[in-house]
Amino acid sequence: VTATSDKPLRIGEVAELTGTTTRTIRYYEEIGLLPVPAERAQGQHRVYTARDVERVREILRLKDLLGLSLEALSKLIAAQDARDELRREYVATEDRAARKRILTEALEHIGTQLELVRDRRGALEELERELLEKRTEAHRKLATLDA
Amino acid sequence: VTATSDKPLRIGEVAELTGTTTRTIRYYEEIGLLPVPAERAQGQHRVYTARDVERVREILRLKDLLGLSLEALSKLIAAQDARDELRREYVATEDRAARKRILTEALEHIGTQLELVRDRRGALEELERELLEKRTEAHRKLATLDA
DNA sequence: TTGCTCCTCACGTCACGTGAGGTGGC
DNA sequence: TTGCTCCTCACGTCACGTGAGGTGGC
Repeated sequence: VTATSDKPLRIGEVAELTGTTTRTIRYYEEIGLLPVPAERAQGQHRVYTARDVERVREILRLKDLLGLSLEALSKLIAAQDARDELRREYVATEDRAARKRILTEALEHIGTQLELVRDRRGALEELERELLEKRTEAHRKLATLDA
Repeated sequence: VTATSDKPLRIGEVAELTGTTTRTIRYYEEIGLLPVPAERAQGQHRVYTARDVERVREILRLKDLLGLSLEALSKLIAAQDARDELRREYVATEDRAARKRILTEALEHIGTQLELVRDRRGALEELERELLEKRTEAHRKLATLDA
């Protein structure tokens, strides 16, 4: 899916690839969740790359699956961007201590997300158990009626 | 948790027990998601029962975990209420065929919900796998730095 | 050149949040 | 009787939906 060569995309294509609308993408740009795409004069078309598509996908996914507000997502993504920036700088300098610090920070961040995911999964599993119990009960009653 | 004897509750208590706000409860009543509680003259306090608390809990849970809109939830709950109503009528008549029909309908309904829950759980598990992969990768890099 | 997609307002909607001013009931 | 919770408007907000009227680019 990511295999698209990095040809420039238009907003409608990005919307289709991510399963959302052009309005949503413009809105995310408006509130700073998505970078303003390249330079363009007022009224000209926005141009996106495969990286942007990945970003939109991630935003929609975390919002949908974890139920995060866009404000919460902004913070989460800002932290991620900050780490990416640091990584580019420090990895370039081959500084071993800096690398360790960055990796440790990344681990913390991943841990936070994992916790959110697991809490949700637990709640869903609980709901599933209850539904399965109801189903078993209904089957049992049906069997009783047939006997 | 359900063990509360069925003493009448006020809206603030219901809000606290369900982890939401009084505004939300009044809104659900306004759009028909919750029954208008008992007779009361204009301006008088609303009175709730333990059953209402359970209903609010279920609404919030399905909305949160499955990401359903209140309109979608209305339909789902309306169907459930219709079945409950049928059950009361037909079970009273001891009609065997009617009972079977009701149970079969209930099973269908449970099946629909189970499908929603499983789709979501699958998506969450996929996200969890990706995070675990990232974490493993970070740990590997840290180990390389320490060597 | 013609279509189609894109552009920018700007108002509408869903699911509530947040007061303002007033009354109910332990 | 005094507090506290509740009541009803009613406007605000978040995350977009939905046109209206106009322009960009294959």
